[in-house]
Amino acid sequence: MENKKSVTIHDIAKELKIDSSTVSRALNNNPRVSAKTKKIVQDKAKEMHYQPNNLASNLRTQKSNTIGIIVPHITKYFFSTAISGIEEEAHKAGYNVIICQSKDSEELEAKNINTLISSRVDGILISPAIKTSKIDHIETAMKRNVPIFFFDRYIKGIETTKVITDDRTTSKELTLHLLEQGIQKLGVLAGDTKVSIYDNRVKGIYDAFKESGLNTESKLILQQIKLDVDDAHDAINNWVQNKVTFDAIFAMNDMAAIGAQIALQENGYKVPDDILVAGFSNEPIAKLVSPPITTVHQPAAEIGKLAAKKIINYIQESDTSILASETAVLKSELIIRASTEKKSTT
Amino acid sequence: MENKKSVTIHDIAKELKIDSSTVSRALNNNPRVSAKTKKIVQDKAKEMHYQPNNLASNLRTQKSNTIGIIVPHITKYFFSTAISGIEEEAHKAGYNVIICQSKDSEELEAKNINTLISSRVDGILISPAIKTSKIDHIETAMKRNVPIFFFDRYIKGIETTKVITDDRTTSKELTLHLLEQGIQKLGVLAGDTKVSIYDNRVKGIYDAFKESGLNTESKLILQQIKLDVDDAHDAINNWVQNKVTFDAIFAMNDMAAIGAQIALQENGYKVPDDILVAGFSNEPIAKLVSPPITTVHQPAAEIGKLAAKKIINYIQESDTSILASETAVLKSELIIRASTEKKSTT
DNA sequence: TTGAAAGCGCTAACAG
DNA sequence: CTGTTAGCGCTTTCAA
Repeated sequence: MENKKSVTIHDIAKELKIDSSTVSRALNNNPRVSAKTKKIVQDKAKEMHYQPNNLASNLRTQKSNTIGIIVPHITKYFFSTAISGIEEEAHKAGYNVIICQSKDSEELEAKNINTLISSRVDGILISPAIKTSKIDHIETAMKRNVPIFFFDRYIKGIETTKVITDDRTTSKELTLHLLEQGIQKLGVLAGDTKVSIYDNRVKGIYDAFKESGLNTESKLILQQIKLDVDDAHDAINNWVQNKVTFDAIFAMNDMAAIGAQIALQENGYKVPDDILVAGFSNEPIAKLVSPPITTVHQPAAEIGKLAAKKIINYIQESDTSILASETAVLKSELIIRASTEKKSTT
Repeated sequence: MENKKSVTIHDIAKELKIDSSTVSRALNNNPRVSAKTKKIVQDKAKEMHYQPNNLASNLRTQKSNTIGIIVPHITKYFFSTAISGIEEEAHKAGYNVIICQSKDSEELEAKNINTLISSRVDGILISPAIKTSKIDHIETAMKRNVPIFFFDRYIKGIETTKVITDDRTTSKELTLHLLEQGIQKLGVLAGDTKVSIYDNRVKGIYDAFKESGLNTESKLILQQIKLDVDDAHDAINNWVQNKVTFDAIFAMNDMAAIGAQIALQENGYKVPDDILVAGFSNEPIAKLVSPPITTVHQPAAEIGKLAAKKIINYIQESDTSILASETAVLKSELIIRASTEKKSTT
């Protein structure tokens, strides 16, 4: 193991008895170098197993060719899929990605942003933490001229580019679908409405009720929970024990919908015959449980790709352009499955 | 937006009329600087919103404080959980992580390694692609003195540290459990046995048969498939159509197990009464389908954490130590659920 | 088309 | 305890 030092452009310049700047130009395909020397240099580089030192060139050029990603939880299918999309697009454009988890904590999120700034990322794509109420850390980044774009979730009142889905519309569609099945009372397991996406989904529900001329007072019961299997399970058990009546559940993500469905089945209810169940996000699991659960497909990979494209575009043209604040809305899609189709309706 | 240039240690040195090297030392808590100036400098730094430029210090110190991760698919629950573990441990130690997906492709994997080397990561944690048969790209990294450790999957014949689970043992346990239920013929949906983990799981099955004195010729049927829901579904349908007999399925991951279970149910078989079904990996979904599926819990987060700890340790002490090649084996755990417990047995 | 020289922001000898 | 100085590997004027 004696390859202590890695080979630099100076090493290959020395070998070729030319200047390192020429080597640099040749390697970067600069037109101001003859095709001949270009070839010689490139061959030599390969022969010597030259591997450019990004650290150095990044320092020199003041750009890291890296974009930072901050998500609440990398293990959630939606986010890992979105990240996958970002990564693909970034690599295509010659960018690396650094990924951070906020664990839905404001402090961690602020810390992550500082780390990313220190690493001199060229831009940040963030889906903010639930608890994010302060926005200082985000504005810090913007003040430093590192662009920070939102994807999926966003914070109201911050002027920047967002890539989101039309949750509100599709939530309304889903609610209308449930109402059309002739339900009497809808139980909603909602997420924290301080988070943009849950807020929009709730608004979509109200839109549907309004459009149908129905009274939300008597026909709707809504509870905010932590949207996971266990909490949804508990919430439903509570409702059942307290004799709360309802004949449909709209849970704002699929894991909660599954938890709800299992709780209902444990309590002897049949889905969909007695009670309908719907979720949101179209996790792979939603179609594998029994009955398969009606949900909303969100184009996670596309969101990631588009967000990546937008920020890379912005980075590469930012010398001239004004700070663009733009909202791209991707369509999500209602997927109706057995959990919301009463047999009588079939 | 006029904060064009970010503040450097020279800026704060100028303000304080001291030398930038003193500032550097103060910021790094170097003992060779008085507590007084340390405080002055740190206050000033905060006041000026100084944010260190890692690019520069990394170039200078020849370390990036970054570790690279390569996994086949970031969207698989096992890997995203492992990554989450790596990330946590890395951040704790002041390291960033750069994540790459190989998409199970050898070319992409090689490319990823080059990218990571160019980014001068201090070390690489990899779970290699299925198709990886050539090992040049991995040896390239090692030759360059960037440590590259395996986690979960590994490539035989490469001497380096691995963090893996005792798949073989637990696979044997699982098989014994199935045999104890009095089954006549076990159908195995295996992954590509060129991949270490699947190879080990198959070996565990044979271990169990041997220990039970059973004949694998007549009591075992094994097919290699792509381990996902659809392929497993198809495979089972094929077996059923071709009148292959079996009364238990051992699929080498949970998604395949679920696909198999659904196919069986569609064909009118009852699980577990007619046929037992078991999976592997303990994805969250496995306990949510009906019946819940027996599986093997692998400590993904712990694998990630341990791998991170080991490589960071190695990086920080590598000046003195010889290349250590060590294999850490974490225990996985058999989780028995309804899908393999015949009612008569209960 | 090529070379010389300066410098990105930071750290680390070495002096004092 | 603090300052001086040099240099990490690369890019980029400016001159030739």
